[in-house]
Amino acid sequence: MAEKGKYYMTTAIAYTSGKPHIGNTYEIVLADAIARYKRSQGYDVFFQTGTDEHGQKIEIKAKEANTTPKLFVDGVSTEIKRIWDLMDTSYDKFIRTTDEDHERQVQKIFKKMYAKGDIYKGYYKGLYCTPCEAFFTESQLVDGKCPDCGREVQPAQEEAYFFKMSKYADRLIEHINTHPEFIQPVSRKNEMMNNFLLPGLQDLCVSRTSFKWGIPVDFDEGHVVYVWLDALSNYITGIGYDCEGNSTEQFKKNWPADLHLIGKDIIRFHTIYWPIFLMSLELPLPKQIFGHPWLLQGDGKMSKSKGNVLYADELVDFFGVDAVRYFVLHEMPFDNDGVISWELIVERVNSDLANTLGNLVNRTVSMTNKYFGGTVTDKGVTENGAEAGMSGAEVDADLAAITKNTAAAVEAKMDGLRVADAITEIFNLFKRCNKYIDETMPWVLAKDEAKKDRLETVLWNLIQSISEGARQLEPFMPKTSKKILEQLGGGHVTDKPEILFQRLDVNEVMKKVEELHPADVEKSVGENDKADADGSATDGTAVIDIEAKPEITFEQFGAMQFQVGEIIACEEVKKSRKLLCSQVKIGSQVKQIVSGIKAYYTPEEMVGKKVMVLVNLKPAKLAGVLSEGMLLCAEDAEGNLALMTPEKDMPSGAEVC
RNA sequence: CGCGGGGUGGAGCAGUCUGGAAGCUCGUCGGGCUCAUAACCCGAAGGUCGUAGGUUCAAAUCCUGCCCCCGCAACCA
Repeated sequence: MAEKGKYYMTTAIAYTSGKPHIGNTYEIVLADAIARYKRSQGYDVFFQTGTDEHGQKIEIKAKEANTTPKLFVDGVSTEIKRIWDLMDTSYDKFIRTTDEDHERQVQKIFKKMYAKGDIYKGYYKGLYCTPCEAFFTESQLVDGKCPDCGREVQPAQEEAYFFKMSKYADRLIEHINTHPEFIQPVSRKNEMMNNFLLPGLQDLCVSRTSFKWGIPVDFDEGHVVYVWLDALSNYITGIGYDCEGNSTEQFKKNWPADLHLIGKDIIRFHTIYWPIFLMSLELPLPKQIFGHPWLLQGDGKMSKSKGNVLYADELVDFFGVDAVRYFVLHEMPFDNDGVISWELIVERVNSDLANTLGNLVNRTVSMTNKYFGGTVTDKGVTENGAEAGMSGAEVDADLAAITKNTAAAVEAKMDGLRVADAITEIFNLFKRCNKYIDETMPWVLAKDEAKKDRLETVLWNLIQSISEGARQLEPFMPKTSKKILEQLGGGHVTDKPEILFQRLDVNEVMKKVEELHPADVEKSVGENDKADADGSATDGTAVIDIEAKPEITFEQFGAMQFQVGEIIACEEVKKSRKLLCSQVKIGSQVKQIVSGIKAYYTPEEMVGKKVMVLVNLKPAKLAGVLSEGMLLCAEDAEGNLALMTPEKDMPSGAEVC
């Protein structure tokens, strides 16, 4: 394979706020497939990934976990790396933004930008709500008051550093217009242009003083560098950039990056802020930024409280690494979100991996053993009478042509980063092989001693084609590729074919999943009509377990005032999707309460109900409407709500205790 | 008028940029075969391409209005 030059690619670095779910894991697998493919094409690939470890959110998470931020991110980063390794990803560098050299370099970058005048010290001006400790802009206010608590706000300002985005905006617009490949898929390009660049860029606040867990601005105590400036810099610090001119050879060789692979949600940071930071540093821009779609759970919602989040390591336990890799790569179209669920994985494993591929290898190995003791050579016999329709020569030629063409087809797809389509090309070859077996009918040939050489030719052709497919499969399913080549390899097939992918029973899999995640049971039972097979004992008495909250004292309980209220009027809150606004009579007073229950009750049926109300909750504005309490509801696993009403009729205002 | 994505045979999707015979996978039905993991191969049924207009010789594709769904965000107090 000819040397084609360097190829530097990166993933976004994963935020260390918690264990990465399958959606996060998708990105590294996709990147790995591209990296492996580029290597196979003769590129000198450098593939970087890592973890993004600073920020207020992590500071808070660490406090909740009763540990230090550093210990917290150490744990999560290790876990992320473990999962990346589990997925067989071939990254060359795993950077952490808490790495000393990264931190030091970011400080220098910040200083350089400041010295250059691109970063200036200013004031973050806004309207400040002291009790809420938060800044708001004019447009965020509700009736001129704090949107959170409804109290007065005061103009206030806080010292902060800003980056002059506008200085480079024209250059960036020019670059995007003259480099159509810069933002992929192209549909994202217009979004960035129309929403951010053309209306004019605001200067970006690039420092924070409200928390400590970040890279300190070394010439101004109390300020830490904005996490995005910190995180984005990893793409250059990871390969040895030094803004004082002492960059490593590795950096000089690899920069600019050939590909930044990121999620579509952070395209803005990579196609606007990052290029502008690079312009400030007088570095060339990356060649391409690809914002990939998301992998969504079956019902769209991925929520930890519902216990239905999928994690890579669990999926690997069930299906194996390559099956999971195959699924996420194959199921994800180019620019539309993909869907993942246990059921869908089982379907793909059975139909593509077990039936089409696994069975093909198995039957080929079996026949080679059965008819030729495991060794075949090319006898070059193309004609005989067994084939129906096409002649033997035509059939062989067709198989050979498709086999030969697969590499080019895969290349064409991969050049456009169409990974899912590339895999489909390879599986088309495997399907063609299955068809070839039916066309040539080796078992018929085997009955006629005179056709032995033809039979041997057929098997030889098959082994060549499958092997080619297996080689093409390496970037996507490295272990499987290797296994197939071993089974078919070196002129002699293995004695006993190993089952590559076992067919799975969807009901059995779901049963095991339910054992693993009891919280999922209802959902699965509801969706799966066959649940009566074993689960009948638990039917009809569905229960829900929710996360336990810490114990409270009687005083804390006593601080809450519950009363019975009668809803005397109710209307929809205009411009809201979920809210109803009720006038609730509690004793002799009437409170206005807004509730997110529009999906479950109409205003008409609300009126007249006696409900339980938390009366002394701090008033707040929802959608601009004041709410002075809370109607109590029960919520099931799907989020359906039911109002709590007294079991016997009670007067309005009666205390609930 | 918050931002964005989407509505294509029973299910899940491609095709839309660059109009020109409606395609793929699964499922269903019928047939074939028996080397193989109840697998593989062939054939069939099944679609007003959300809806109403417009442009055009020609529209899933371009334009306009409307309806519905889903993310994010806000407003789940």
